Amino acid sequence: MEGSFGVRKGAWTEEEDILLKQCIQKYGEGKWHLVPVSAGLNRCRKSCRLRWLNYLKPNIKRGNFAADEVDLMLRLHKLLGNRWSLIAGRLPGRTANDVKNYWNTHLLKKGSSHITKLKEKPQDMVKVNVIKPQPRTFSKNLTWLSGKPAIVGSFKKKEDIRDISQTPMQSESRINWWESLPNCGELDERATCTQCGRLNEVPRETFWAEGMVPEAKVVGDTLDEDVLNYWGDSSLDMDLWEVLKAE
DNA sequence: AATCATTCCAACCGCAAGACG
DNA sequence: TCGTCTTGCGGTTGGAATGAT
Repeated sequence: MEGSFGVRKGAWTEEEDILLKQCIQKYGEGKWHLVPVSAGLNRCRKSCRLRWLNYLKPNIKRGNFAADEVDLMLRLHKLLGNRWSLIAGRLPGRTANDVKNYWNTHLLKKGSSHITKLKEKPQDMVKVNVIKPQPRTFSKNLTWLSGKPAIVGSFKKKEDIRDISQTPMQSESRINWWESLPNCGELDERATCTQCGRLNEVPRETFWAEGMVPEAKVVGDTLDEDVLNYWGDSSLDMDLWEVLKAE
């Protein structure tokens, strides 16, 4: 199982997984070119990255896709095509590889009739409550309520402070989304990881999962350095909004 | 029980894009 | 501007597990 340069290939062993986990926990994600050496692994960096992203990373959801996940996948694929990473970004806990595999094995091969059938909403499915993503920026200022994050002055209905943990959502897919923040160590009130000091952006997909979309927190009346470019590819999100709104 | 077919998913490969000097 | 390096993505493959005969 060795490549042309003596780099190991194929299935990962438990020992390799442990070494990779320890390395990521110590140095964080990124800098994949340094990972094989740092971890003491005889693997190429791509293999390390893939193993982490698709298998070892915390919060990866295992098991079958729920009906609402499949439904959302279908609608997103209708909009985005085979842009698996974007689709996976809105399915919390699912990787692009998971989505791609599921699509190719369960949906694509079973033909359009199966897809049509899946598109019909089960009666017990909870409709996702999506708010139109008007603004394109999101403040890094988070306020913490009872150990849970809240967003200050950020929602369409003008609540000054909204406790996101109270957002109603599907019982099956309910997650404490703040627990899956990047570098999810203890977060201080500015959403900065107290372990590594890195600013934590709130992943946009958590809001889609919650059925909530944050509006901008504008500092003063202008967008200054205190405001993160949250929505990034805004045209994409507006397109997505149109699709979801049509449901 | 043995063999063959199918399913499923982890992993690999090649390419494109971005970062950087 | 160009070349190199690194990362991330989508397509594809390999093989273990499972099912059918």
